[in-house]
Amino acid sequence: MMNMLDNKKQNQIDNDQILVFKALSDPVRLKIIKYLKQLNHEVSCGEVGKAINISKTSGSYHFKLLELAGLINTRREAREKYVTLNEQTFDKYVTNFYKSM
Amino acid sequence: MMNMLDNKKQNQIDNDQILVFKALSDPVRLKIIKYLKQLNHEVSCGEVGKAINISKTSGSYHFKLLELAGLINTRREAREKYVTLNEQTFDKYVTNFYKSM
DNA sequence: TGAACAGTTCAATATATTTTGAACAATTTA
DNA sequence: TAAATTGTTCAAAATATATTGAACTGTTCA
Repeated sequence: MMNMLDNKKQNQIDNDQILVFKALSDPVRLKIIKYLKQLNHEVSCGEVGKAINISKTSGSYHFKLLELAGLINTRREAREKYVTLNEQTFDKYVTNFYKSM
Repeated sequence: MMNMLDNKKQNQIDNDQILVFKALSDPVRLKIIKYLKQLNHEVSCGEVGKAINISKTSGSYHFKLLELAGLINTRREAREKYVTLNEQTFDKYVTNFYKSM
């Protein structure tokens, strides 16, 4: 049975879901994701930015959104920030979206 | 091997992919989709609109975007327009996104 | 026929997202 | 230490998306 507190939780889940789809609905971020998937190992933001030809400011903005959506894991090492895909999030919010919504 | 013509095709696929994610990244449209999934049979736009409490203008706008993304099938019968989910699109662009991108 | 109904279109407005460049902090290298 | 490197933040501008109400088309019903 669904009470009003559970309803809040449901809204939070919907919000997370929406953040994920929003993050995936931009051509720059799709390029980032495809690049990371193809490489299949940790890379710096700078390397990704050079590979797909975007400015560092734009990169910073897009990596932030991907991170907020939980689609990438990030690790800072001194000057550089390293990123990888977070497959769990893809699984939960994309691959399993239809069957579990 | 990927030549420049294939590249155009790839861009088209990306565009379709983006239309799908964009369509899914809005709370109203997510409500529509959940309602249709739950019902699991054809309903009119008006019935959906009443169920989730949106104006007919807003409904018309959102159903159009869902249709453009290929996420719903529509059928007009006289005054009314009936909609169902298009599971194939969910399969191809959502469920299989990660593995096949 | 004329009123009600289902949905669309349009233009105006509001809101959200993306891009850009300048200034910044922290770290590394010469 | 000074210069170069990596990335962030901020504000302005450009662009895209969503909401609203009025007017409209086509259909049904009394």
